[in-house]
Parts: sequence; C-alpha cells; structure tokens
Amino acid sequence: MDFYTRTGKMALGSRLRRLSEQMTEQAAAIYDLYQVDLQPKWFPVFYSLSPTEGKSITDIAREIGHTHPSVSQTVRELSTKGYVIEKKGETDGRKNFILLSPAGADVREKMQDQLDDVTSAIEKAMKETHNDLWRAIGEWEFLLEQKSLLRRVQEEQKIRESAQVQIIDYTPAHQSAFRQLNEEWITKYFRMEESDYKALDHPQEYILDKGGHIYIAVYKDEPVGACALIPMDDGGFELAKMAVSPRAQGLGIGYLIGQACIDKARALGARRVYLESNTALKAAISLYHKLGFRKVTGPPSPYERANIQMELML
Amino acid sequence: MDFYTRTGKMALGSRLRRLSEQMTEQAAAIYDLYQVDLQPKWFPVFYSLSPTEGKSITDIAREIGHTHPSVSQTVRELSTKGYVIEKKGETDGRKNFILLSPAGADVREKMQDQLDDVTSAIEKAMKETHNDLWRAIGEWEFLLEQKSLLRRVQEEQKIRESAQVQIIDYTPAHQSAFRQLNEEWITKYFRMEESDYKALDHPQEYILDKGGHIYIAVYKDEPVGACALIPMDDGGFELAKMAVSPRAQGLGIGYLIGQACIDKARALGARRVYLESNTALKAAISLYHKLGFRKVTGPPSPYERANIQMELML
DNA sequence: ATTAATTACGTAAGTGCTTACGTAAATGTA
DNA sequence: TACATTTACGTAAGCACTTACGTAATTAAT
Repeated sequence: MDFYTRTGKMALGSRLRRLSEQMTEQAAAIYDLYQVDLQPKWFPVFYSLSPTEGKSITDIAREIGHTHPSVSQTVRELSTKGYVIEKKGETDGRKNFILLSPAGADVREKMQDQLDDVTSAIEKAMKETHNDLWRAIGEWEFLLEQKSLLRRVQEEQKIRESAQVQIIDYTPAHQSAFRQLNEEWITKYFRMEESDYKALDHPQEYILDKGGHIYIAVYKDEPVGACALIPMDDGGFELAKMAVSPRAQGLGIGYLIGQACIDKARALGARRVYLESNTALKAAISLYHKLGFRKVTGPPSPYERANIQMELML
Repeated sequence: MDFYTRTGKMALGSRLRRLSEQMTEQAAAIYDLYQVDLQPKWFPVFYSLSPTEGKSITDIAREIGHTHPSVSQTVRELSTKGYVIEKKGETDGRKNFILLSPAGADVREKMQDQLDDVTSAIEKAMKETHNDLWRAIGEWEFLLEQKSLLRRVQEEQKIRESAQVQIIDYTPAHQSAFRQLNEEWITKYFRMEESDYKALDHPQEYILDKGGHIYIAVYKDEPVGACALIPMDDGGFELAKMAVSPRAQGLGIGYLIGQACIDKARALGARRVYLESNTALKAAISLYHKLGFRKVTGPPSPYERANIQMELML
C-alpha cells in the first residue's frame, strides 16, 4: 500500500488492477451467498443474453468489450451447464446465435436479488467516499479515448527535453558543426552549391562581418541546430542555413531557433525577414508558416534549389 | 461501454480491470519510447530494490502486494538480465537477499526521466477530471479494508429480506406452526414440559382468553417466527414462547417480533415485561439485552429449564 | 534433545483473459 | 465465373499473475 504512494502515479495501472482483483475475488463468495450456480466470469456474457432474441458470438463480444474467443469459451461452458441454447444462423451459416435456455432464464430470475443487493451495497459505500470512483473511471475512459497515455507521455517528454535545449550565439568553435548540420540536409535532398561553400566554410567573413548573426542550438552539450540571419539591402534580414540534426528532431528546436532569429532581427530594427526554400521540404515550410512567414514572389534567387520565397513583416 | 451502464455497479470490478488493462497496455509502448530494456511487469519488483540494501523475496512481495512466487519468478528474470544480484542469507540460510547490480542501478538512473514524464502526464490528465481517480482508489481500498464487499452485500441482503418479514396477529390457523416452531428449539436444547404442552396445544385457552397476545412472523408467505405475551398478576406481561425458524435466521426476526410484543404491552398499559430463559441460549439472551431487558431475580419459575430472569420497565 | 510448528522460497499447475492462427462461409471485384 | 478479400468463429498458445504443494532451515514446545 505504502509502496504505491512512493512510486506515485506510475503505479496507477497496477493499483487499479489490485483493486479490481480484490473486488472480483469477493464476487465468487457473493455468488455462493445467493446460491446461484454461476461462475463470476460468466456474468457479462450471461447478462447480455435474453431468452427470446439470439445474439451472435461477435455481437456479444463487442457489447461486453471482450474478445470473441473469450465469449466463445464462456458460451461453451454455459452450454454444457444447459443455461444457453446455440443456433446456427439460417441466412448466414457462419454465425452462432446464442439465447438463454429456460434453465438459464430461471437462474437469471433468481439473480435479480443479488444484483439489487450488490448495487445498493456499492452505492452505499460510494456515499461514504468523497471522490466518485464510478465517475472517475468514466472520465478516464473518455480521457484515454481522446488521447492515449502514450501520446500524453510523449508530450511530457518533449516539454522536458525542450527545456534542455539552449539557443546560444555562434563562436568560431561552432564552425565545423555549423557546416556539418547544414551539409547533412542539403546533400540529402539537393547538392551543395557555390554560395553554400562560402557561407558554411567562412561564416565569419560572409555572414558575421557583414552584420549578420548566427545562432546555435545546444542539446545535452552538443550542437544540434543552427540558423543564420544575413543582412539584406533593404535593411531586413534573410533567414538562411536553418538546420536541425535528425537525432534531435521532435524537440521543437526549429521553432526555438527560428524564433530567436526573428527576435534578433526585430531587436536590430529590421522591418522584414525573408527566406528562400523548396516546397519539397514540407516540414520546413510548415515550420516557417508557424513562425508567421507568408509566401511572396520576389526577385530570382541565386540558389538553384529555391522554388519558394517567404517573408515575415515585423 | 453502454453495457456497463446497463449492468450498473455490479460491473465495477470488470470496469476497473478494463481500465487498468488499457493503461498497462500502453506501458509497454512507453518503455520502448525511453529505450529502457525492462519489461513493465518487472517494474514493481525492480523499483523496490536498491543497490546497497538487500531485501528478501518475501519482504519484496509484501511491499509490492504480490505473492512470493511472482516475485521469485521476476527476480529470476531480472537476474538473467544481470540487473540484480542474489545473496544467500548469512544468519538465515533460507533467505535470498536481492540487490540491484551496477547494471541495474544504471537502468534505474535512465528510468528517472520516464518516471517523471509519466507522473506529470497523469497528473495533467487528472487535472482535466472532476473526480480524482487516485483518491477514489485510496478511499475504496480503505473502505474494503474496513468491511469487505461480501459483508456489505450481506447487510443489504438482510435489509431487503427483513422488509419482507411481516409481523401479524395470531389466528387459529397458526396453531400448528406456533407449536412446531417452539417445539423445534425446546426439544433441541431441553425437553417439553407440562406447561409447554398446555400453551402450545391450546393457545386460545391458555394465552388469548386470559388477555394475552400472540404474534406470528411471516416471511415469503410462511410463518417463521412466533412470540407470546401472557398477562401476569402484577398487571405486566410475560414474554414467552419466542421462536424463530433456523431457516429464517439472520433476518432480524427475533428483534422485530420482540419489539412488536413490547409495543403491544405498552399499548395495553403495562408497566413491565418479564421473561425467563436459559443462559445456554446465548443468542436469545443477547437479543433480550438488545431489546432492553435486564437481569433480575424473582420468584422461582415453573419451568425446569429457566435459570435466568429478565425484565424491561416501560 | 527431540519433535512439532512455522517460515522462506522454489516449482508446477491453474486462471481468465488475451493474441495468433486456421477454416469455412459470405461478399466484393475483375 | 473465378478469384481475392472480408467476416465469423473455433482452437491453441501465451501472459501475468495466482493457488497448491514440496523442501529446507529456523524456532517453539515438550
């Protein structure tokens, strides 16, 4: 008991199982009390049946939320007990329609008191609690249907890891990382061009000295992303050489480093940030949209691979 | 889903199990996400261990609320994985002390992020609910520890069945039942005496005609209890011939029919109800106590079997 | 100092479900 | 009209536990 408070919410599943086990364990004793010759595990199937209307195995399974083999098994057991009658489907020879036999209907009748007593026992116990277990389960069922626990945990993971990402100013020590991160995606989709070599091999000369800026994203002491601002003739900046290592995808690094660049451009008094990209890079384009960029048509680009131009007015 | 609302609270156990299954099913995927090479089922045992302090199999089992074979099995699996070290007890050769190996401690370290993320994912989800599942489970654990579900259901059964018990006035048609019910317990513990035959064979003459009264308890259209009020010289009544069929025990019939007699005595203006019994009849004596009777010493009784006298002042 | 009872723990088998898989019937497609 | 696909359902095996049982080691009782 104490253990579960220490492990915390991680043990929610186990704790639920233990509680349910405690309850179903008592169920057997309760059936005895009412001298109903029915195994507790049969209850869902048994209760779903009627003496008049037959139901197929799959129908029952869907209704009670078990698998069909489980229902199939239970039906066989109920059948040897003589509580149900099986009838092959007439129009559909695969189906096996199950209905309550007279003996089964009899047991069902006798069970009514038990059902009533159990219901009121539980309802009375529930009144002693402040937190309604029945409703809480319902809410969780809804919650998990909406978004799985896995997805929720993934989101938490992302939040935690994003907090460990730092956006820092470029220093000469980052040159090789800056080149490598960019070369990686350029060669994957396109080919390195003359302007790429200039900017990546000599960022000091071709970017910084011209009044530009470079940011490096660091995650767990390793550079995993980069982005540059290159001054344009109109007083604005071009956002270029945006790169995120595939190993660090999903941490929102693109957004963080892009936003850092935009903030810097604004701080430097620019009115506009411009960029060129390629529509094949779907993730990149959608990131730019998220950052506020909109498609424009401007003067032709020096880059072969550019087939889309975007801008963001500050 | 709909099925569970129809079956009502009876399905509380199943519903809990299904929810817990949904959660533990996701657990495996979550472990994958963090690349922790640990089976979810190992978690409770694994988490209970430390690298310095060894714990015996039974200790672990008690702590996490599983059985010792389950722990034994898990430890063997963790052992072949190299995550734990087993050490025979030095003072007690039966014990098998388990501690985390360096490799195990390593995994434990790596798991911390996962634990944190799962905890905050669940806590965040919980904030979206109105009924706190975690607390609700805690309350139910407490509730069931206090009084088992079986006991609670038994109480409901008793309440429901007691409502079906009716206390009615004696009519001549009840004479044989009146006699049989009393003869049953008298011959079981003692022997029939002269006064018994008189009262049971001729209740009209020996009880009613003298200004006495008889009540019959009827349950499911069958007489299952009886009790008589016989007028005494002092203006009070003697409570006598109280009998409840063993087949109808536990329905509180003794109390109901006793109370009916007391009410009647009061209505007839009596100041005192008196009775004689035997201390061997523990259940009867405690019932009389519950009805308000106290032990007294009075004149000797005509009945051989009487060894205790009680009275209730109205 | 024996003998009996208790405790620790391992192995085997059972439980109430599940997934995996196979077969026959029904349905869709060319 | 033949073929592939889907559906219904049964059987087998697996899963994560449990209970049942047997065997040492320890402790209590005589």
